[in-house]
Order: sequence, then structure tokens, then C-alpha cells
Amino acid sequence: MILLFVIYKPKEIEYKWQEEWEKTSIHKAVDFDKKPKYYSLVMFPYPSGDLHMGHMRVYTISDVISRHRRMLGFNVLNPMGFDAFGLPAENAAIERQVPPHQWTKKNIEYMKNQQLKRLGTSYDWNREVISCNADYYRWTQWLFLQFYKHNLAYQKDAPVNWCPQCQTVLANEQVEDGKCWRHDDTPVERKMMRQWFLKITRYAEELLNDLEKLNGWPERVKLMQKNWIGKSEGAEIIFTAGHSLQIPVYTTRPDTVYGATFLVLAPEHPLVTELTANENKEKVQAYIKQTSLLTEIERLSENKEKTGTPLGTFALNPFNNQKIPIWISDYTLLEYGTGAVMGVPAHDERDFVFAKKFNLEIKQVVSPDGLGRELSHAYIGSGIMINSDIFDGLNNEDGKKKIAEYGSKNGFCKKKITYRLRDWLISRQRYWGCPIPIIYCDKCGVVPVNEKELPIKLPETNIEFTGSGGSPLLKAKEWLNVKCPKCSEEARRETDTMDTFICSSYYYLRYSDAGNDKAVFDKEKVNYWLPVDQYVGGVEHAILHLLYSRFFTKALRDFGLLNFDEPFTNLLSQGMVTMFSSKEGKITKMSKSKGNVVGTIDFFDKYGADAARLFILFAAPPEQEIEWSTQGAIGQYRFIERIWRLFFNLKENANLTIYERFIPLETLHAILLLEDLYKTANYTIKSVSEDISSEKYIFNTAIARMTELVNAMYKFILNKESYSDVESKVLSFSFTNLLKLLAPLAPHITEELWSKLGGHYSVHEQKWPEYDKEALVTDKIELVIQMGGKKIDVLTTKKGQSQKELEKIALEQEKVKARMDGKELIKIVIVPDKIVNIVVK
RNA sequence: GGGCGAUUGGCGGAAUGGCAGACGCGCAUGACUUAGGAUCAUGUGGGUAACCGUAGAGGUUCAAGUCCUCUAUCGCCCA
Repeated sequence: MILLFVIYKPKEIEYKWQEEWEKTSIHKAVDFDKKPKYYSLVMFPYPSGDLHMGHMRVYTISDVISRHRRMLGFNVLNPMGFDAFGLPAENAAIERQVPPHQWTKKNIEYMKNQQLKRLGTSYDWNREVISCNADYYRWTQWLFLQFYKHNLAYQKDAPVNWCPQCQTVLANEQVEDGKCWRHDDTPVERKMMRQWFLKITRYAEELLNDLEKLNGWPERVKLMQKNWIGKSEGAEIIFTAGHSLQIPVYTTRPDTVYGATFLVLAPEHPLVTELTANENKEKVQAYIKQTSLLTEIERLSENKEKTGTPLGTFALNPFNNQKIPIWISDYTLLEYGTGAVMGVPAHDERDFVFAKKFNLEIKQVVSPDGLGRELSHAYIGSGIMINSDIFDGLNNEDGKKKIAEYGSKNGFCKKKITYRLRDWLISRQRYWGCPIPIIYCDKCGVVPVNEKELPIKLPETNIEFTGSGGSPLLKAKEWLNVKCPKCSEEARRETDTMDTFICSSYYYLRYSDAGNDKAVFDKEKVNYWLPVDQYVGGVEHAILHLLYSRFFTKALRDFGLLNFDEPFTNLLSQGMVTMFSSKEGKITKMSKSKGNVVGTIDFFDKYGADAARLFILFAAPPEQEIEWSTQGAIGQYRFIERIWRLFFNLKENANLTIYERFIPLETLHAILLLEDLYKTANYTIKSVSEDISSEKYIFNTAIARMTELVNAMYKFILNKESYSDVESKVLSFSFTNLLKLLAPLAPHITEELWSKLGGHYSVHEQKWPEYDKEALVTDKIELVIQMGGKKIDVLTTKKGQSQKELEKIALEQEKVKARMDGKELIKIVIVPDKIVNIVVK
């Protein structure tokens, strides 16, 4: 056996084929092709500048799915783009005075050419979208105007995080421990500002109900969305105060209304001033100020000490005419329900803690056994109603209905459905985002920009990035001052830009017709390609991005632009890539800030993208977390090298060729191990096909099966000098199919060997292999003999024997006989062709 | 606190209720070598053994990693 030392140089091979694929456009998606369409999508990245191995996972998984689908005969759309607006670019501008567009563009070029392309991804770059380019954000603005037209975009006052030192608004992620990220000595305040919202709540019910249609989504993602929407059915009860002030209160527990011993308003509640007694004014003002310094998360934390202050006035419970004190506390939120709750300490944990702290009355109205007693904590379970006048003795579930009915008959209560989901605040007081196409005119008020004027481009010259004093757009006078589209008088542009989640809520639609400069997309094209057949992305987007995209799809459908209800038929949320971080002292998500990143370039240079891809796929199933291990990745590099050497060996000695036809089994019988090899090859085709096609995409087991095939081939050729014709055929058959099966996972090495084997370009355009069913038919089985459920012996025997025959065989075994000695036979359980279990006493 | 999920060799992970540990990493031994951190081959859960082993304790079953109940730990989401 002569081993030829042709060295495997992944870098050369990979560059070569990447260029060839690009030159021959084999990844182009064809609109309205005859083949069935398949839309494979991966969440587009933020162009942060340098992708690491952790990022590569999602692109690898999605790419394998795309390549596999092409081989199965689909017309595949596999596009890529960049979610290019956002804070980091603006921060870079503040810190280094590089204009955001320049910084972003440079990063995109690098990530695209040095990282994504080098991973061997099969994107159709003709459809690239970059959200910060005017030819894209023009349509972001256009869509905003459609939302505005349909009353789905509106303005209202809402609290923002405000840094008094920077004189600017901060995003939530810029607030660290209640302090500004740039001034850890400056507490962030909450300030009310007029801002833009999209009315996602109009679709709350549909967004909830349609989750049922999403059979291809992970249950836990659907559950997260369901909880986020947070539908609750309850009642609104109107308490009164003073002469005729009405205070509507929302509750999911109307059955406990007789237990209400106080009322809690949100500090921001509009009636607070009016309801405050003169002698309490000072304290109340101070408390409101104190609350404004807290974030919502801090306010709602259960660990937080409850705080509050009484207004000094009283409200009337309409059910029993009891006078109860009115308080304000930060655990009531203005945005939820009516901004006021009735305090029922006996049956709500937070109310209980609050009542204990401020010595308020606790009155039990639901009891598991119908008896009242001293409570050490709130009783939130069900039971029998007590202390509730005419409702006493009812089961509290019935009580809920009865009380709501009684209340609505008397006009102070009505059934109400509430959602936790709130309207989507889209205003950002930032430069690097899509400008909101609105003009403010002193005469005409809020005026939308004429659609023909789009895009409203971000000014790129004479912009100063200081990080303070508000958005740089406020100082771009030439840009800021315009004529009113209605009256032509002097007017000003809106300086807020849009949340970048808007850009990512429709990019997958734009891919269907990315170059269109007449419309956001052609209706026929979008309805041809969409919905997305397989979406792959991180679970960190399980709620917001996916919910916003679903909302956009439904809204655009109602605008008459789309004819489907849900954008993503199947969703795969891949687990993160972790690695030990010496900074944190533990294994944690790979990220630059934790100092535990493995760069892509070095690894690609040394071991190649194919090895990286195989390791990422092999380490665990896609939904699980994986820990990056360069050693493990080298293991996959060795696997590739083993195939590489096997090829040269067989080419030299065994007349290796492309061979795809099935081989009649009778020609293999006489040769030791040959039939086994042929069977293994076919079993590999079967298993790999099933693993990759399954909706779980279990690539790790698919790779294991291919490794077994390679091992089997090595075993077969061990110490072999020459090969008969039929042996060559079986080896060729095995190798040819191995290349095809491996092609989606390791696209470069398979393309190289396919071409060296004399195959027509490209291996990626070959038909996915089928297996020889005949080869997997066997007349022998391994019969397991058990006694009392424990394995005693395994023997090879004929397939398809009757239960009686199997029983006889089992009882004849020496090992069985020995153990039967002196024992009583209780029963024998037989699973044909599998197992015989003998139970003795 | 509530909901969801996880827990299998030294490590990553395999196992339609039917032979636990496929495949890989690591490790060990041998071969080839001046050499090996290359390659090829063999072995590798624990135990001298009978046997024992899938976080722990119960249960269902002829048979449990897999189903049920409880407990512990970890993770995610919501509070």
C-alpha cells in the first residue's frame, strides 16, 4: 500500500471554491422558478465589526439547511443582510469621531468578505439588504406612513430614561444599576416626553390566537410569547371619591372585592393631585419625585421594600359602601390596567406585604374551609366566600362571575379583558437610526411627509457627535428646518429616529424583491417566496423581534400588501456558544466583553471553515448550548484529513471513480467484509438523510454515521494491496455518496474531492442520494436473552421466527439452563426479532 | 414566588419503554519512525470478581436513562 502525501491545505481549497461559486452564481434564487420554492432565513447580524466563532453557529446551521434543500431539488432563497442602524456606531462616532456610516460600511465589508464568505455560506448576495442605506430605509419610512395612515402610529407622553449630565435620553441597556453608563455617579431619572408608538395592542388577540397555527415553532418560544402578551380576564370596578370622582380599578379577582381595604394609585395617576389632602401635599410630591428615579424593573421587584404614602382621602367601595383610604405606591404601574388597584391584602401577596408594613386592615373573604382566621400570608387559592354579604357561601370561581354580573347590573362594574402587552414605543432620541418622516408646523400641527419626498435622508455633513445635549439632529439646522407640506410655512422635522426593531420587522419581506425602487416589494414576489420556510436565530429574540415581525406581517396584510398571516412557518432557535471566561471564572456565553472569544480568521487559516462547521454541528444538537473546544474542532479537522488521505489512497490503488448505481447483493456475498461495507454505506445514506431532514436537524448524529462509514472503509482497506472490480465499485459507491452526504456540512472539501474524482461541477448541484433498500434487508437478527429483565446473552439467529421457536431457542441456552436450575418459571415475554425475557422465581 | 426545561464515563454527547455510553475529545498501549504534539492499529464507565452503574428517594412494568410522584442542583422566561 502506497500512501501518497498530498497535503490538505484548507485555506487554498476554500478560497478557490468560494470564488468559483461566486463566479458561477450557483446560489442565485430564481423568482417563480418551476422547482418548488424554499425560503431559508437566518437572523441578519448587527455589523459590530468582528464576528467570532460563537456567531458562526447560526450561519452554519442555516447554511446546511439551505444547501441540503437545494440538493433535494428546491428553488432555495437564502439571503443575507445587515441590521445596520444602532447605538454602537454612534458610540464609535462619539469616542473616535468616525462618522457612523463610515464605521458601519467598513464593518460590513469586513464581515461579509472576511468572515461570512469565508465560512462557505451560500447566500444570494444579489438580494443583500443594509438597513442604514437610504434605498432600504426609504421603505422603513414609507411603512411608517402606512401605519400612520391606518391609525397604528400615534404620539403620547411616556417616561424615558434621562441622564441629567449628558442632557440626553438613554436606552434601557445604557442604564446600569440605575446610573448612566458614562457617568456611574449620575442617577438616571425618568422623565415624561412625547413619543411615537405603534399600536401593536390592536393585534394582541390575533397575535395570541395565531400562536396555535405555528406548529413549526418550539413550544417554549410560543409560551414566552403567550406570557408576554399576558391576556387576563377580569373586571373593571368603579370606586368613587369626593363628590363625583370616579376611580376605575382593574382586577382579575372581582370575587375579593369585599376584602378591599385600601386603594393604590400609580404615583403618575392623573387624579393624584386632585385626590391629595392639603396636609399630605408635601409628602406626596416627595414620593412622586423619588419614584421617578426608579426603573420599572426596580419598581416591580418583589424583593424591594414596599414603599408608599397615603393621600389623606378616601374612596367608596361601590359593593359595600365602605370607606377605604387611598394610597400611592410604585408597585402600581400607570401603563397596566387603569393605573389603580384595589388593595386586597388577604388575597394578594404584594397587597399583604404593603398592608403589614403600613398597618392597614386585612380582611379575609375567601377561605378554603369557609372559616376565617388570622393570616400569616396572603391566601391566593380558591375556596368559599365569606364576609361578602349576599355572596357568602359561594365557591369563589362562581363568585367572580356573580359579582361581575351584579356590579354591571348596578352600573359600577364591567367585565374586561386586559393584556400585559403594551404599545410599542419606537422613538429614539438618537442620530443613527431611520428618521421618522414627520414635520411639525406651528399652524398645521403634526404633518406626515409626502410619500414622494422619501427618503428623508440622514444628514451626513456638519454633524457633531458629542454624546450630550440630545440628538445631533437637533443641531443640524439645514436639515431640521423645512417648509410645511401643507401650508408651506416654516416648520421643523421630527428629530427622533426609529427603534431598529422596525428595520428588522420587515427585512425578510424585502429580500423577496430587494432591488425594487418603486415599491417596498412586488406583491407577487413577496407572496411567492413568503412565508419563510425555515427561520434560524438566537433564542434572545424569542419575544421582541419575532413578535414585532408577526405584528408587521398582520398589519401589512391588512394594508393589502400580503396575503398570509404568519411570516415564519418553522423556527429553530439555536443555543449559544459558550467558553470558559477567566474574567468571570466560569463557562459563559462567548463574547468580546467577557474576553472568551475565538476569532474566525486564525482558525479558518489554520484548519479551515469546513472543520469549524463540522465541529459546530457535531458538538450538540442545534437547540442546545455548545462549549467551543478548539481541541474538539481539531478532531473534525482530523476527520476531514482522514477522508482526504482515503481519497488519494483509493484513487491510487482501487481505481476510485464516481459510482452511483446500486450493486446486486449476490455479487458481494463471496467477499469477506464487502457486503458489510455496502450495507454500511446504504445505512449511512438512510440515517444521514433522516437526521438532516428531521425538523430537529440532528447534525451531530449525522456526522457520527458518516464517521462510521469512513472508519468502515479504513477497516476494509487495511493491509489490502489490490482490489477486484466489484470491490472498486463498492468503494466508489461508498465514497461518492459520502461526498454528497457531507457536501452541505463541509462544502469545500467535498467540492474539491468531487472535482478530483471527475464529477461534474458542482457537488452541490447533485441530487441528494437514495439508498438501496435491498441492501438493508437482512435475514439475521441479534436476539437478546434476558432473565428477569437483565441481559444474559445475545445470539445471532434467523429473522422472523415464531414466538414458540424463539422461546425454544432461549430455553436451550446453557446460561439460561444454569440459571433456571431449581427455579420456577413464571412467564416468558417475547418481542419478536428482538428480545426474550424469562421470568423465574 | 410562578411557568418551562435540563441533570447520562475524565469531557461534549448517543440511545421508537427492549443490549446504556454510538461518534468525537482526552487518555493508554503497540506499529512505523532519528524523533513525534504526524499517521495507522488496539483498548478505554466503576470493580480482582460476583456484580454495580444514567442527580437522590419512591412507584408503574416482564423490562425504566426514557412513564408517574416527591426532593436536590442548574438554566431560561415571567414576576
